Amino acid sequence: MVNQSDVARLANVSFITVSRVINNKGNVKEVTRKRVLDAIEELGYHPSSLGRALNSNSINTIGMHLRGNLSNDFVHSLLTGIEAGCKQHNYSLLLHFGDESNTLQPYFERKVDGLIFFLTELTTEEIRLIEKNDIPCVLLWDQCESKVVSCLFSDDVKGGFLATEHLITLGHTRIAHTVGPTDNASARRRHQGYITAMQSHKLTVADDLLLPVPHFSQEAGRQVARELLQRHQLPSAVFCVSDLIAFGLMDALREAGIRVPEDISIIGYDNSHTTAHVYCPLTSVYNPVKEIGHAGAETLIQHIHNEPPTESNRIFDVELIVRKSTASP
Amino acid sequence: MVNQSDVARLANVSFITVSRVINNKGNVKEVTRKRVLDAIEELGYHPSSLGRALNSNSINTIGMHLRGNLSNDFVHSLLTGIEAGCKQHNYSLLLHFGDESNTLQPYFERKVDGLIFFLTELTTEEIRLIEKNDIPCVLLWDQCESKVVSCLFSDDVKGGFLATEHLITLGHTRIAHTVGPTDNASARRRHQGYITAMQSHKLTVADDLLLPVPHFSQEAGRQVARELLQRHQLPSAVFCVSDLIAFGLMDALREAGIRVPEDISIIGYDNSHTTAHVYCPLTSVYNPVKEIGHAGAETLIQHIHNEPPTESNRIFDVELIVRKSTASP
DNA sequence: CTCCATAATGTTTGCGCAAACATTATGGAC
DNA sequence: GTCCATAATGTTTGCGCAAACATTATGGAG
Repeated sequence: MVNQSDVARLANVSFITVSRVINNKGNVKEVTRKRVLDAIEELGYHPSSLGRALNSNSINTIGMHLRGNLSNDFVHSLLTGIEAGCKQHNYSLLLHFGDESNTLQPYFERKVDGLIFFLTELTTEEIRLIEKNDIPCVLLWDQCESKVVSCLFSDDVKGGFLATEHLITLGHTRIAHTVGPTDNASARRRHQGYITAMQSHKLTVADDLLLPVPHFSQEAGRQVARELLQRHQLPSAVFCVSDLIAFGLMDALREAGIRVPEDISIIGYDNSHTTAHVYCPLTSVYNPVKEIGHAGAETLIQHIHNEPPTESNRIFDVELIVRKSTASP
Repeated sequence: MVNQSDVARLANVSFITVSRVINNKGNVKEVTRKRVLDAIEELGYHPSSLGRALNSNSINTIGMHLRGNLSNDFVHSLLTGIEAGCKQHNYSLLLHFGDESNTLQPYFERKVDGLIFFLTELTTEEIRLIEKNDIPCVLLWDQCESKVVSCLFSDDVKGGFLATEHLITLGHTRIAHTVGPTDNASARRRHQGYITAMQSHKLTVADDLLLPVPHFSQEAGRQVARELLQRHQLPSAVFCVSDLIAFGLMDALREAGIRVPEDISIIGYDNSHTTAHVYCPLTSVYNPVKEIGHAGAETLIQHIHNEPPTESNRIFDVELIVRKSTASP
């Protein structure tokens, strides 16, 4: 492995001069600088962030943990945003997958500067470790009581409210809601928004309007459709907790000869990339996923640089995007 | 930051004894070991892989570069496989995104032990750097002339052949093919399989049977449908270069009142998770994506351990999965 | 009770880098 | 030419760890 000393030898200087050239610190004569740069080029030298990290106690790397399924627009947008934030500040991402808990070990060993989690609750054990090791941490799309963890999420309550109110304004009264995965905080907040909207318009939420879904997937949406099709009366509208579920539902209903939006209105959530490119363009709630990813990375890096952010919870605004899948009953 | 010496002080031993306990090397009296372990627990000590790496010249980390869109089953399966291989050998993944070239710098700086690329061609500059730095590297789903890079991919030629022959056997003669992104090696190989099958059955491949697609997406499939619907005669079958394209095509054709498989047969590629869960379950070619991811990680780690794999190119078998979207014309 | 093999523990060293401090050039004022 | 401020470069040190080597216990054979 080529190190500073090898470069120094070739350039006929001391290794600290090489260090100065690389970090642009201190004074180096132009001709010396050039000699050093040439030597670096010739040897293909790359400064080792390991040695540097040993000094500075920072390796410019953020640990990220992924759980669950990645194969949807949501995760793609989120990762894109996070990566953009990291790149801006020259940070790298150290990635692990897996649903087991107690997975913080590799991050601590590699001395990452911070941790970023999303779509997951932190176990109390994890929180304990994070606090004990005093490592900056942000959590996206969930909440957590610990003061050391910053939480960023969008205003799902408002989103659920807007979606439901939109349907009410169109004249719907029998509005169903796919009640999302129970372990998902966003889903719970959307549900709350739905309830609030219904109640504020004096609409009763009968039990048969609440359709449980186990996860955010097309299959779950199709399952809901099968369930609905067995009834003698359909709701006139369904507020789906995610676009994927709406797609599955819409698809399965169409097979059964039920038209959207003529027979039933459907509204999704996330405004994912494909909403506009399907049979019936889906009314949805815009969820600033990429922005939250970006802001999450930036917040974390602020933490790392000891600039504690002003607020520990940051809520991002959402917006209703009306397309073709909703109409008056 | 807590280090070995802190633990040693608390346990009233020398720090090398701590090292021995951690690495299970050499002899340590049971009572001493316990004292050390207690001290580790009490201080929340995590051995730093940085210091270790400085010695051993290995940080147990693999660099991975992602380009393009992640939001499909393919990438999910691949990542799952790669992560599984890494976890087995206690390696971590250092991740970067982005389509720019010349992005190897952060990997070299962080002294990753190896590199893994997929769905991308390596530029000659990248190959030069990889060879110069003598860093183990595997490439998934593409090929590269460099001897230092191992390539793993599935037998796309066979896949294209099987798909096309299946349609021919059903009695189709006017079989179209969506000619995949031109910069994608798999797509080129599938195209070749298609051509071979057509020719070996003495079927001519008219120009209007080749439908270019810019990328693997549902929109691209819908675009193909729009193009086809303007013609006075449809092909009797389409071999799509990916499931996503098949989904988009099928969806758009259905809107236009064209039935699958009665009016037109459609076959996809990848056998992605959703193939079985759509309106018309899609005949597809099983692509051992997860397996290749896993094998890729394992091959790379073999390289790293200086056990050069026997072959530099490894080709994985594929399989035709017949469902409902194909039938006799 | 001595001896000594081996178990148990300790000391020194160097990995690549940069901070802190130390030294040597350079060139302008007089 | 002399002086000296400052530019330019060099030396020492320590970050956390483990290999290599060094030392000190321990306990069983005789």
